[in-house]
Amino acid sequence: MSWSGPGRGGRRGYHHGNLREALIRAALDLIAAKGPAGFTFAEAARQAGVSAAAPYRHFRDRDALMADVAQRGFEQFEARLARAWNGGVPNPLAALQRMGNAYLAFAREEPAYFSAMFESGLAAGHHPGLGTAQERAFAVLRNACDVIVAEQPAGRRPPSLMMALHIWALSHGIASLFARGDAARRAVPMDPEELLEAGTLVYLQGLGIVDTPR
Amino acid sequence: MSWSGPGRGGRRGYHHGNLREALIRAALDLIAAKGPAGFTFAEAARQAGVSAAAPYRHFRDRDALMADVAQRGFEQFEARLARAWNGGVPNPLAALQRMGNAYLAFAREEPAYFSAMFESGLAAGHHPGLGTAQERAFAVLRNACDVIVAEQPAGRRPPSLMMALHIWALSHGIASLFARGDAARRAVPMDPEELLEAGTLVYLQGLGIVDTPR
DNA sequence: TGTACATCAGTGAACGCGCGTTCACTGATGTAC
DNA sequence: TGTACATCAGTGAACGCGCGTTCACTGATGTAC
Repeated sequence: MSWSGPGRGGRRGYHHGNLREALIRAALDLIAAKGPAGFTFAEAARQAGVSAAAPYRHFRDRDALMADVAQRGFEQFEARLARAWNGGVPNPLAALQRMGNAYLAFAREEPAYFSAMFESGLAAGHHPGLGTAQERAFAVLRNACDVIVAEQPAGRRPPSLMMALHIWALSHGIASLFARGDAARRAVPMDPEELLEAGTLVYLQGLGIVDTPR
Repeated sequence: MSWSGPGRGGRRGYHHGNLREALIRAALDLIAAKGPAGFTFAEAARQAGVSAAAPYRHFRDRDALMADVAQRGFEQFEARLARAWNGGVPNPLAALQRMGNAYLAFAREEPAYFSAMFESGLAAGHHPGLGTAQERAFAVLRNACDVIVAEQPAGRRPPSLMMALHIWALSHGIASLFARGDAARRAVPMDPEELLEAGTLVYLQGLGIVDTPR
């Protein structure tokens, strides 16, 4: 509740105290409940307990708020991926699989962030901070692939950018089709975590990075 | 223009002639221009040259129209995948790669269908025809994997459902992140078609279905 | 320590707008005889 | 072949509603002196 203002969880009088945060929180609630389209400036204001004109003190318009939400989403996403990677211990391949789980966990636990980030139709080009946050999140995965590739003997190193894009796409496909935390999830007779783990493993076998079982 | 009615491209008088089709077409135009949120019943009617009340003769509400669009999307998607597969000639692996290209081409050329199908927030459960159409499209890919797996020697056949889900997820991830035909596309320094082709190849190598180059 | 003042985050009333939806209606089409 | 009738796809006017946005305003806060 500390997001809603200073002190014990509420307005303190004429000034809200932390309206910017409260609006972002409201946006997340509304997106979670009704999808990215189902959030309006007016209702976010209402939910924050403030007049309809107040949000204009903090955001130029609805899109600016949405972009802010998406940017925060990417920042949290980056943090979760980095925590899962955890410096690549005890070994980079195990850490990579942890990152995959973190990707799916994020999609499942934070559907509102996830759709603001990937399905709100925002063009990163129009929101500089958003583009940066996005790149930083991807860089965590990219770095993991760099580390794994660098461990390989000299003549057998796949291009790590390609590898990172493949793993990103596979993770993202599984997350957005089968692991998302809302009604658009497709049911499949397999656990998404297992599916991603197996897919990553097969892919790494294809690259010769892990041995193919015989 | 034949979608807008019988005869030379327009209203014929009091009766529209083919309003249902015209509304679907208008929905696609609006989704393409402004995303799934940027299409309203009223504007679709206006674009079809008809009063705001007329659509109610054909669709219960906005969602019903959206579901119809998504269903048609899946039907066309299925047809394009099946055409690309083309019975698996000259060989199933080449045909599988063609299907991958078809997936990306669809995302690029039909962004409106694509977002109605995957990003409109429709729950397939509430629209029976939609669920069926979706399954039929996936079945094309599933069948391709069955054929490929069946060609393998008996002890080395991977589970084809898993294989189909992996390829679907990889294709979908690449399509929705890097190949989509709208402003939300992420720029990467690789051609999406090449990226998918390489990814599929590595994956098939991992399964032992194609030889790993040495 | 007290006072005057600048700053700024909020109010609340007002506006135009477009949407969704309903309703009684009417023009066009097809068909039974 | 013509006529009466049923059917149905459209009209257009009306309604309530919520949204986005603006405006002059005012209450609270901080700071210079």
